Amino acid sequence: MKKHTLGKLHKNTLHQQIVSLLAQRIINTMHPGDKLPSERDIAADLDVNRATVREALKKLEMLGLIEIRHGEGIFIKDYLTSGNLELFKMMIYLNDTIPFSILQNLLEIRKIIVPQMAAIASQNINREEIQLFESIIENNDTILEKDLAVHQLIAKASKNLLYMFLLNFFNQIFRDFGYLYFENPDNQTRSQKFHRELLEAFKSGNSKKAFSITQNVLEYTEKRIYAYYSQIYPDRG
Amino acid sequence: MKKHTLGKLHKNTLHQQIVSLLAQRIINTMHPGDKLPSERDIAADLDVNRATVREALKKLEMLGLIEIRHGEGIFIKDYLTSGNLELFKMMIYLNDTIPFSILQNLLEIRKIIVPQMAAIASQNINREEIQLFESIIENNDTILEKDLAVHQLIAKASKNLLYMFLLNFFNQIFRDFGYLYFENPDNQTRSQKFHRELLEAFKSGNSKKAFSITQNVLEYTEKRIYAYYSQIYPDRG
DNA sequence: GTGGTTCAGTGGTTCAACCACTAACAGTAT
DNA sequence: ATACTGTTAGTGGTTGAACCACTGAACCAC
Repeated sequence: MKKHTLGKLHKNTLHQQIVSLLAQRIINTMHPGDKLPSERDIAADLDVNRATVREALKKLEMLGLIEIRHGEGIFIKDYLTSGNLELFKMMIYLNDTIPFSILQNLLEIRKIIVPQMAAIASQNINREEIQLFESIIENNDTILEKDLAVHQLIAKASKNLLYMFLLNFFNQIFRDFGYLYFENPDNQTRSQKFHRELLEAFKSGNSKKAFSITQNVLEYTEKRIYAYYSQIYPDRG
Repeated sequence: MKKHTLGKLHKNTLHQQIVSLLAQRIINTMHPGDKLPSERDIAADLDVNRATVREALKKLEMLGLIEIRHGEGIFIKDYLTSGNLELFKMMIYLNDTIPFSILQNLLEIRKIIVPQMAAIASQNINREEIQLFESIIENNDTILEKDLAVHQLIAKASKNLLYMFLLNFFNQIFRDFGYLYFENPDNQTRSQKFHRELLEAFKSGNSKKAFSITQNVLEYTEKRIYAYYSQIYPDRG
C-alpha cells in the first residue's frame, strides 16, 4: 500500500478502508471471543503502519465489534449484544444494496416511534417552532430537504434530545435513499399534504390528529417503498 | 457511577481522557462551524503526541461532534443534527449524575417502543426462544441480569436487528444504574411478575396482552424512578 | 501450595519525518 | 477584465522506529 502502483480511485482514507475490511472479516468469518491478530501483525499483513491500524481499531471499538484489552489483545464481541446504530448503518452501506430485512426493520421501528413523537410534539410546540414550520413549508428547498426538516422540527418540538439523535440516524439513511422515493410525483404531493396537515394539527394542539396524520403517511410510505423494492428485486419482496 | 467506587482509580487511557476533555470543551464553549486548532497545536497544548490526539479525534468524529477535512482542518458540527446515541451516552457519563431531562427522554422513548416490540415478539417467537425464556426465569442470576436477558429475548424474538441494537443502548445504561432500582424488594417482585406474565402472553401468542403487560411494568418503573430521583434531588423532580 | 520474579507478548505513547490535499495568491496568457 | 496556471503555506494522512505499561505464564524459592 505504499505506492499507488495503479491509478486506483482511492476515495476513502486508508484507515477507513481498513475499518470496512476488518468489519466485513469480523462479521462474516469470526465469532465472539475470538482473538484478532496483534496490531503489529495486522499492520504487517495489510502492509500499512501500525498507527493507521490503531485508528481503524478505535473505530471498530466504537461500533461495538471488538474489545481492546491492554496487554492482552483484541477480542471479537458479540455484535448482537454490543452493536450500536452506527454498526447498523455500516451494515447497510457494506453491501451495494440495502438488504430487504434491514429495510423492514427500519420501517417497523420508524412507524412505531415517529407518530408518538409527533403527538408529543403537538403538546410541547411553541410559537417560534410553529413559525419555523411555516417557513419550512414555504421555502424553495427540494421536497426531500423539506421532509427532513419537518421531521427535525417534530424532534425539536418534542423536546426530547434522545429522539433528536435517533432521528439523525434515520435521516442520515433517508438522505441517501430518499431521492429515489421522491422521484415519484405522487409521493411528493403526498408528503406536501402531510406537512400541511401536520402544521394544522400542531396549531390546534390536537395530539390524536398529529398521531394519525403521521401514522398514515408512514404507512403510505411503507407501501410505496415495498412496492418499489419488489419491483426492482421481484424475488425478495 | 460504576459499581466499584472503591479500588478502581481513573485508569482511562490518555486518548480517552482527551476525548472527554475535547467533548466537554466542544459542547460547552464552541459552536457549529467553528474551527478547532490543528492536530499539531492540540497536541502541543495538551503536551501529548499527535498520534494520541488523532485517536481521540477519530472517536469524536464517530460521535458526530466534529468533521475532519483533509487539507482544511477540524470543524465543529451541530451535535443536535449530527449527534448519535453514543454521544447521548457520553453526555450521561460526562456528569456525575444523570440529568433529569435526560432521564425523562430515556424513559419516554423506552415506553413508546418496548411495549410495541413485545407485541411484535409475541407474534414471531418460536419454540426455542420460549424455552430460552423459561431458562432465564429459572436460572440463578441476579434479577438485574434476568431483566436484561428478558428484554434481549424480546428483541431476539421480534426478529428486528435494529431493535436489538437499540436495546443494547438502553441496556448499557441500565446495567450501570439498574442495581439502584433493584435494591428495592418491591421492584424485584414486580419484575419477576412481569417476566412470568410475559412468558404466558408469549406462549398464547396474545399480542395485546404482551403489549399491556409490558406497558404496565414500564409505567410502574417510571413512577418508581421518578420517586427515587425526586427523593435524592428534591429540587428537580 | 504460596508468593515473588522474570520474561515474552500485547496494547499505549512518543518522536521525527514525509506524503497528500486544500485554499489563497501571484503571475501569466487570452 | 477574465481565465488559467503554478507556487506556497498550512492542514490532515501515513510512515518507521523506539520505548513505556500492562498481562499472563513459566519459573523459582520458601
